Amino acid sequence: MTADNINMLLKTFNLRLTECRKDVIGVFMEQHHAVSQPDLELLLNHYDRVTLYRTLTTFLNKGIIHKVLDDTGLTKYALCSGHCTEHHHADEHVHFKCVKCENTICIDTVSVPAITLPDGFTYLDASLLVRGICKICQTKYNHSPAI
Amino acid sequence: MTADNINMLLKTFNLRLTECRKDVIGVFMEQHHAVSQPDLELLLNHYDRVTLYRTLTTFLNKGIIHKVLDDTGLTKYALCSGHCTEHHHADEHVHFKCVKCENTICIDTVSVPAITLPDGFTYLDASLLVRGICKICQTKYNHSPAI
DNA sequence: TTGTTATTTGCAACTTTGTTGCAAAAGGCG
DNA sequence: CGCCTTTTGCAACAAAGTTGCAAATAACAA
Repeated sequence: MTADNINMLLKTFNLRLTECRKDVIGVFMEQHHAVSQPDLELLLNHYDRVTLYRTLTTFLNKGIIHKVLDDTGLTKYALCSGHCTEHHHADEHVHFKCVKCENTICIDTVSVPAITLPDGFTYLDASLLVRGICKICQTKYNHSPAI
Repeated sequence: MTADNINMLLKTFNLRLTECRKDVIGVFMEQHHAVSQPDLELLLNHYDRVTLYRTLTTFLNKGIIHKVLDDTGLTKYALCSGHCTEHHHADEHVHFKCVKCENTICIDTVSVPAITLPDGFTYLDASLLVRGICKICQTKYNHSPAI
């Protein structure tokens, strides 16, 4: 059952089981694309904006979610795959933004290639955003060729 | 002379030679890191905020500048290297954000590696942000080891 | 040089995104 | 249940970005 998973997850990270946190985790689990604070605000409109921001910040610090850079500059978040710790995000996977549906998803199967920086630069981490057309939109487009 | 270069550039893109545009291009040429609208506002404080936003939008549409994704979510911009057209940005180089000085620079010598997406996904373009410590900060840090 | 016209700028007002302080509410635990 | 700490909601604010419109100005031609 999903509710149990959510409670487990919060317990693991030493977080109190509040309605808001459970609902936010729920949204991340249901949604298969990255979610922004404004997205959350629409989906969970009975919570205060500030509470949602703080919930996101808490989850981010604990390593439950990670930031997903978007070409709009809007900060989005997605669940970490499990290898992240409180201090370091270990999953450097590719993020994909569909230019049709505008959803951004994590592509866990494709990792960020190693980058060789010029001399004098130290590498810490990387974030790769690929833009294109996602599987779902591709299919839709192919099935209705006429405009 | 730089002023001539700027005028040339604007002429090339069929843009009117206004003070604001010339100044904004000037900032991009002097500054060696990506610039945000708030940055411009500080440097060119005699222009209206709105004018600066519109100038950036114009340059972006023409392909004179390109967006630089930043981990803060703040939209930054940098001059295109010359291969960009009005409809497609051809320079897919790496962007580097220094966690010390917080500047983001274009690393033209390192290009974004080819990414193989899962079946059903179409690739359009990519944006790679590497975080770390830049050459300048690295040097500073090494020369003053004691805290 | 001056007049005409389309473009650009500045102003005002507004929307959205994100932050901070504080008192009330709620979770965890004996 | 009752205590204590954490979390929430509210209010107020700060910063980022947008839109409409009238005044200013660049381009160009007479």
